[in-house]
Amino acid sequence: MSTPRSFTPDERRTWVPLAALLELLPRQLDAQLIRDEELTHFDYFALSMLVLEPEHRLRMTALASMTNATLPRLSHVVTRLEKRGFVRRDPAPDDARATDVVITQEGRRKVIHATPGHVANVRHYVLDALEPEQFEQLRDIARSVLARLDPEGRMIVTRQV
Amino acid sequence: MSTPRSFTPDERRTWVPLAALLELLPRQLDAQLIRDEELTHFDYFALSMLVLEPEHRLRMTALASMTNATLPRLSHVVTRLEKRGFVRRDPAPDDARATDVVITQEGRRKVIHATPGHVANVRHYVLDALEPEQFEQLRDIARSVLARLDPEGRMIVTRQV
DNA sequence: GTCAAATGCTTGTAGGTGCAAGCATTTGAT
DNA sequence: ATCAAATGCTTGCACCTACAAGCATTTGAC
Repeated sequence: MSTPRSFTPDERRTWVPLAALLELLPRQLDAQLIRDEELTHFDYFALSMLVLEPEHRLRMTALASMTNATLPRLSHVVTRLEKRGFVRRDPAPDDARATDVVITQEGRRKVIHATPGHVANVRHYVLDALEPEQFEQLRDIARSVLARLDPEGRMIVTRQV
Repeated sequence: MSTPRSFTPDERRTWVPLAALLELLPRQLDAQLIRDEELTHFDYFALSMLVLEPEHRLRMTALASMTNATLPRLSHVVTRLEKRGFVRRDPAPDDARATDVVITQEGRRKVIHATPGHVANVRHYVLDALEPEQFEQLRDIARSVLARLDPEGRMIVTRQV
């Protein structure tokens, strides 16, 4: 019994709904935040990581890890957020190659303003749809898949959460 | 006890890994297919829907539903696939407004050629990471969320799978 | 101390997606 | 029969992301 070269019906029943989710959920997340706050979900997530830092700052590489982004992508995003006054770049004190991203007062205000709507959106479309036991199930499933997508655990979430 | 305006720690433990998955998994799906076949995952999925049709054809609207795409997006994708000879547009016989997309012989060959690598990729990063009981858990979770994202069930997968 | 390799980041470019606007056809109410 | 509304699709543009290439600094082997 070798593994078939195409999906089995059982695999398909699991994979197709997940693939649908991968299309629809990011779209909904972006749509709400862009409509209400002119932020992409990635923008919001990056800003919220910065807010959670005690010093309100993170090295580019660290922020890229926490947001699961490539460095070029983060660099472009930071450039745009910088132009809007939500963050600024600051040379890292201990390494002349490195750059810290610092969230500004205005950036913090923006996150605080955007949070309730975004959280309500995630609850409405995801969390409230789940039974209590499904929270843990989803967590375990996501973590298992992430462990494969990021075997070295470079993306912080794999380790931390 | 009102619901907090920010995520609770428990919510965060579920949501953050899922959000990470939404970033990393589509990237991996596209990367493999683009590298090996010069197809996006969306291209592949659309072509594979067409292959599964008895007549190898679908109305634009129907294909958009099955692929969870907006119509403009599908239209752009079909234009590109058409230029590469994988599909062609055919006026719908029964409605002069409508267009059928037909997969060509070459398109079918392309899907057949691309399938083993793509399926292996999905197995490696997703399906093989799951325990048997997690298949059903993931299916149920995905379907619950999809039911919210698409309440009218316009996206075929919500109904059919 | 020297220099090749590794690290940290930026920039340019090509390509895909969302939204708004637009056109043609069909439907349905009258 | 008429015509406004709905339907089916396309196009243009603005925006975002991936990848490759490049520059500066640091590390580590010698």
